[in-house]
Amino acid sequence: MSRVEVDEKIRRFTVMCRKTGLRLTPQRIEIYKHLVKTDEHPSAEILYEKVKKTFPNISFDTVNRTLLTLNEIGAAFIVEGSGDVRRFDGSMEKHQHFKCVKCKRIIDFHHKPFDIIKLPASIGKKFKILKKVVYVEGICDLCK
Amino acid sequence: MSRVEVDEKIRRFTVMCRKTGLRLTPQRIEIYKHLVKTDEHPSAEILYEKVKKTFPNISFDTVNRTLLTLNEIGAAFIVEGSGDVRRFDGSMEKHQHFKCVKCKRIIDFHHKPFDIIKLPASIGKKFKILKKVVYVEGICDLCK
DNA sequence: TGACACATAGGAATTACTACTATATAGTAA
DNA sequence: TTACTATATAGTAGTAATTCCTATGTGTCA
Repeated sequence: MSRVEVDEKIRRFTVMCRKTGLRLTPQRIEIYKHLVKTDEHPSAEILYEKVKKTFPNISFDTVNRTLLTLNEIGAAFIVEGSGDVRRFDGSMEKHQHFKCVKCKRIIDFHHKPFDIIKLPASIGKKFKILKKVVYVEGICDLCK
Repeated sequence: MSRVEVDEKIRRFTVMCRKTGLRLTPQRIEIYKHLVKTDEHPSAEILYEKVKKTFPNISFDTVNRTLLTLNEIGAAFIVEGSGDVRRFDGSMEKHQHFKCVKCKRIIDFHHKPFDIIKLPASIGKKFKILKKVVYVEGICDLCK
């Protein structure tokens, strides 16, 4: 992803923050920057290591808390999965996830029909739906 | 679920074990029994508490390890979700999960079209697919 | 029925995550 | 610009979840 694209994402991020009353701290911006720059769906730990290069004193808790906050305001997402360490995704594009059960790699793919899956009316009426995704698990090409 | 149904499930479970070379220990059967009896998608901890009534000396590790093993041979499943404690599902019926982000309750529903979602060919060719699910998250009727 | 590979119990260790508190700072308004 | 205040951070402690280790036990098969 180009420098310009990242800058544009950060600009949009600042707008989102202002809209939701979230303060724009340099730490937050840095965490967000690293999150959107990668497509590796990092854990809090991984991002902590990256952000530490710019903010050597940052605490793990700040990184983790920030990521949870980003998830709250919809600027990032907790990746669905089957009982492993929590992984995050900064991409706003419509896409789906494939997760390798061996190497834990999460790979994006996009299949348009999955963007618009329709739930039965009974579910939508009973519950407030926040997220509906198609999630695929298996063995990736490298592990096969 | 009736006693007879549970017995039938356990019978089928013993067949699965023999097929995969897994030993049939009384602990395993007891853990499996509790897992298939409930639709609450319990964590290892919850099942540990239940199984302890029959095997007061059983260790948490045995319960957890057994559940992971059951997932390996396909006799049970780790429920997909967004970064919480690992939950298990013993139901072999086709169904989907709704998870309440507040109370963490997991509710089964069944929408036939979701049983047969088709992946793009490129994905199926590149990866070995083990599981593809529709996963729904939101606020449940009780928490609304 | 004996041998042995696999499984279990018990506890320790590790990892993941969350809570607490004093200090610092972004945003706001004078 | 400056001072105020609510929110955020750093540092660390604490808790929860999960896995590892090792001695002992037990299904399974010959």
